[in-house]
Amino acid sequence: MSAPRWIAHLDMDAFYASVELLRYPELKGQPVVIGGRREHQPRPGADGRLQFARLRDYTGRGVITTATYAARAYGVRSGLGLMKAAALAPDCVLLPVDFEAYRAASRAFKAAVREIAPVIEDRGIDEIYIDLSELAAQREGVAHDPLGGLKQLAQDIKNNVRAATRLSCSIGLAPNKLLAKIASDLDKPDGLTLIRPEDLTLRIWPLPARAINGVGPKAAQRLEDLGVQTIGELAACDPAWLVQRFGKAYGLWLHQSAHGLDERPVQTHSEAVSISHETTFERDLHAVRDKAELGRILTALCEALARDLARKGLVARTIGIKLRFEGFKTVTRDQTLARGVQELAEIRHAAGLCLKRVDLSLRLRLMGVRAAGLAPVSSRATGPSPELRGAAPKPVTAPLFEPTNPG
DNA sequence: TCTGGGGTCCTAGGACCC
DNA sequence: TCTGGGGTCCTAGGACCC
Repeated sequence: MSAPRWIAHLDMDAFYASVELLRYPELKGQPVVIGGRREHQPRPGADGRLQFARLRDYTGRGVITTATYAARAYGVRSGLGLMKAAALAPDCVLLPVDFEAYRAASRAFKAAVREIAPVIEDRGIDEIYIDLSELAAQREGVAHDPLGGLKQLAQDIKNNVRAATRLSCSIGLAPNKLLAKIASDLDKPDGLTLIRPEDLTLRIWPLPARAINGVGPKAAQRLEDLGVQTIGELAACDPAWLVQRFGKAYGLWLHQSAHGLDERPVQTHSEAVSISHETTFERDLHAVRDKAELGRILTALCEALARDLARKGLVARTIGIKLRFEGFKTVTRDQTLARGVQELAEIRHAAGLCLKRVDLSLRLRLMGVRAAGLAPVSSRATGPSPELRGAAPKPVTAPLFEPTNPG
């Protein structure tokens, strides 16, 4: 008989902000948000002390990436527009984002976890799943606490992360990823929460359905409209009723999740599906009046993409663009090529073809480029060209950045 | 002066092939 | 010429996550 499965979800506490506090310990305990640009870098003032930018100084379209717990007390949280946040907490310190620093801290905390528990699934810069099943089986508990060994293992991981990075994290322990993820959020920051199968009804069912990873704002609203607020209420729903309203796959998944069931393994390897770069403009740009600037921006985005592909030794068979217009309507266009590409000129050409297929009468607030159908350079995939297969949309001949009638 | 940037996965429809 | 099922590839959009 195999040992019971024990999965940990480890989530770094207010990660970007905590990394910044290591640099600026004088900000400890203060409301701080991360999301500024280079110009918001702290500078020494006349008295030689660092002067920090405040939220009230900000103008632009940025959002908060992370807020310290002190800042959250004012109602500002990640995703909130910085201008809106400034209205709530004008004196809150604003720091620019420094992804290089966060990536370095990310590598450091993951290495610290690996020293103790090597079976790790990467879930982005500040969180991971860890399969502790085997290690937990080796660490016997004691009579009065059969799971003592497991909890000590998780505590050892937290200690090692703190020793390596001076940062705190919260860990959820549960029989699967779904419950571990929920558990890690139950006691933040610096928490350690164990959820056993028998804890489901008391600790999980009272939570809002939105607490399930995979139930977003839309699904949560639809559930609420149907009178379902909590995970417990969701668990009580007839699966057929859920399937009727949410489709087969999602309806069944909702039902399983509400009952705490999740068999997904911890995936220690994954390959990139796509790479993209996008930018939101400081002001909305017009396809005709700002044609030159848009052209330069598109080229710069393609350059960044080409650099990434080269660095990773990949070619892309599909190049796509993303445009967001004033009013936030977003469109995408893809172009699959006869062979994988990596060079700037080829990427830029494909992006230009995509652009010609979009009605550009509205002003633009965002432009992005994306590479998909990725393969190692060595194995340049080839296939029938979409033109020959008749799958390509009708080419439209129109100059870049001039309004065209779609179709 | 609403709403970043980098991702994954799913659905649905059309073209095409057998 | 019509009907049709299954499978793949491609595109576009949307939900969701960090």
